[in-house]
Amino acid sequence: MKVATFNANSVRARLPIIEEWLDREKPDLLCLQETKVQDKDFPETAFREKDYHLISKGQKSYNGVALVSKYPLSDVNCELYGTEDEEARFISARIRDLHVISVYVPQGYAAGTEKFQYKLRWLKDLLEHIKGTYKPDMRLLVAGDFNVALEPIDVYDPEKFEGEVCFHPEERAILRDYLNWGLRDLFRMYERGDRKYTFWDYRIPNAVKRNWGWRLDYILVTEPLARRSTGAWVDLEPRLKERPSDHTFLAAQFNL
DNA sequence: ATGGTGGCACCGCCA
Repeated sequence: MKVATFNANSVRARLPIIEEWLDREKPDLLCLQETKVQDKDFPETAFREKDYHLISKGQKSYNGVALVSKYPLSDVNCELYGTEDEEARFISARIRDLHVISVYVPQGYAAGTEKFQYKLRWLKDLLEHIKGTYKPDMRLLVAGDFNVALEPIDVYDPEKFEGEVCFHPEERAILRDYLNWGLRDLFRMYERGDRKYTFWDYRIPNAVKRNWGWRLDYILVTEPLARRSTGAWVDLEPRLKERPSDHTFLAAQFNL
């Protein structure tokens, strides 16, 4: 079973890239973030024509998450807080005995701001939800854009960004709590080297060429899944396309 | 160089 996660920065603008990637890699599950589209306008036929099941939780302009699966999705939950008008950042479902969540964690703007406090709150609330809903011995996969670089090797200039948003000790401590509960950082399990990223800021000229990136996207899995995994990798090929996202695909393979 | 990217929705906001 192949699983991937991708912050699309608009599923409509990135549809050619996503379709090509599905055709080439044929994943069983793709977790999407920043779809930036209301459910009624989601380009679902493109996915259904390729025999994928699709569930999405969108809103106008911002955020938006989705699950694209070769197998039927059940027990769908689109609400972290159980409120209909919450930001579209969370979607969970079950594929047979596999529990999956696609998340788009708030970016946080800048340390010390209200938006940053909201990010910390949201990260803690997601972990509490996970603790209250699953057990570490279940098959659980949490994938998405966490907007946090966990370790110094996860950002291109850790000294420069120490204490800044997306590399702040408080965010990293919360993400570490996810691992302490029983989730494994699957990419880091297979790749110990540095300068491997999933995000490059559009606003920095030649960020990709200089590899001034961040690893903000994760596939977190419980131990039973980690044991059955055979690899995890960043796919840079979609970065070479026309109009790429500022993120790229992170993928993993399992013996399932 | 008072800029420089990109998406969406609207004439600004968010990343």
